[in-house]
Amino acid sequence: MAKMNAQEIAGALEEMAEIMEITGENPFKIRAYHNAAHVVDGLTNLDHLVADEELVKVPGIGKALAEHIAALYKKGHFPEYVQLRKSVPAGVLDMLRIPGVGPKKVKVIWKDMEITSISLLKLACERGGLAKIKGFGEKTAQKILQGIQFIQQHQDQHLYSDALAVAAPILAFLKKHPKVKRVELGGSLRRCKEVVKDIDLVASSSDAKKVMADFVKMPGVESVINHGDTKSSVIIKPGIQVDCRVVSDKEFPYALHHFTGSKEHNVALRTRAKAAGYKISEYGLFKEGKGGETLIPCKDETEFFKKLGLEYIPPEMRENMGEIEAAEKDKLPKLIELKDLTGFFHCHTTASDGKATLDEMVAGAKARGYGYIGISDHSQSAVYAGGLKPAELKKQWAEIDAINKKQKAIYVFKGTESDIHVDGALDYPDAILKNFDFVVASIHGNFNQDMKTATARVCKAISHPACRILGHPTGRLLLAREGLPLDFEQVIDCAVKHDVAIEINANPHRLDMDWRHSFYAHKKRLKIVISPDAHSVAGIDDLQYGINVARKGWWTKADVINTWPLEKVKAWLKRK
DNA sequence: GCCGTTTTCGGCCCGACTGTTTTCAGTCG
Repeated sequence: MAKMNAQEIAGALEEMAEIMEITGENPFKIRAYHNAAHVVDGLTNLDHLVADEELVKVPGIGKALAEHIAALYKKGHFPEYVQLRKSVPAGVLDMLRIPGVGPKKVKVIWKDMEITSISLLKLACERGGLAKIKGFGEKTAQKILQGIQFIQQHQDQHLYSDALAVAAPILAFLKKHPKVKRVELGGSLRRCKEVVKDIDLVASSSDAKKVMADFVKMPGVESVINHGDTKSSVIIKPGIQVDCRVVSDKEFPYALHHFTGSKEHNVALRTRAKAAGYKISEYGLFKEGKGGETLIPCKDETEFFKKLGLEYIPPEMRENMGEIEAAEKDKLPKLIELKDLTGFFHCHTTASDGKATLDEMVAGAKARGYGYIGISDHSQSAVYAGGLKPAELKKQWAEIDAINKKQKAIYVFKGTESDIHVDGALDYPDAILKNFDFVVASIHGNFNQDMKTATARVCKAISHPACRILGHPTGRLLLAREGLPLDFEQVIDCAVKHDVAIEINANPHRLDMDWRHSFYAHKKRLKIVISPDAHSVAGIDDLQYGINVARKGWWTKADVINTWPLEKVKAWLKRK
């Protein structure tokens, strides 16, 4: 095995935790591994932590895990990991992905029935063998069959934008339900994660049973997984699980907070509350006293946080990335909002691969109240996307000059989205590059580079004097393509040095730069832009998705160039 | 496994739903 990056190490630790669950290790040790996997997944400076032997300083990582992580980083394996993987067949581990099947059931299926793959398990369910085993029954066998069908038919992850589109009509259905008082999205969708596993809803009602009965029968329900008096789960076309929880209206703020998560945020908040003599559950915030516990009434989440001595923490920030500590000290940043944007840069027209003309894009931006728009069609090497040859550029520049002359309501910047060649060079000669108002440099190919080569390539592009924005830095496509492996600390350092902004690409398939890199970026005072990468007028509205992840990365208005007034933007583009 | 403002030992968040039981374990979030 070769050396691993942070995400691969997180996967290995998660795998170890799962194996230990099946073999029946100490549950707290298993939790430590799960927790470490989550922590490592969020680390953006693993190289330095390993090199400086500072892993033990990371909360949740102690001496043992620090050694394991360093070993995985350096050579991709260590004895306990190899041993554990040998102890459980891969097919057995796969069974954990089946909804309703956990480690205890897997152990019985494997040890007592000697079944070692999902396909063999399916056979055993169909032939009735599984239902005869102690602790299992006919209903369990049917449920497992359904679960296997589900994971074989659907990906178990969905783009945020896709999940939101499914959630919106369900939310509307519950909002107009006569027995529903309050209802909100919860879970990772409310926290604006870039990909989500399911849709969570929290509602309040005096007749939960009736709400649940109508919920499992609403339009679009493909199958019902659970149907209880206060909690139900269904599968909605095209294969997204929707969980709904109903509580009394008095309990709503606590339940909403609980089901918004993240799990890590909740655990941290509860642990903190417990130390101060409180208890938190989805039913309330309680003060523990000698006469038992007393409920502390809260009318909404703001009051709930206030009673805990905290500022209101926006859902996007609830990832246990330091938000509780910041809220304690009244140091939470004022997060950016869509209305803060004064204009935007990265978008395309029919001159390259856009669906709308230059005039239509400008009109679309104007109609949405923006004061400027930066046109950046693809550059000449991007043959796949109709990249512009120098002669075509001259034509577009003349058109833009005409628009700017004719009206003053919106200013149009002349730009390009220049491919970054495999060696880091930009795509036009310097004599042409210097005539643009701005250059967005982006990766569109040659993704199979190692981190060192890729980082050097991107840094070279950033260092070009014409480059003002690094577009979608890794080129990833969520749930579809990994993207370039980059050392983001180096890339951010380089961008700061050359006063280049890094883009948060708002296209829901990209959302690149990833919000997890923001924390290092803040330390270095990096500037960013939030760009729609619009290929149509409607694509401009993707900006909201970019705002969502920018909020997850704690970005404020001041850090984002396209919140600035036009004159200040013009000056920055001219390096004044 | 990790962690520490009564701690280096003894804790580690909390509750609903399901199915197979006959009082509860397993799973999920």
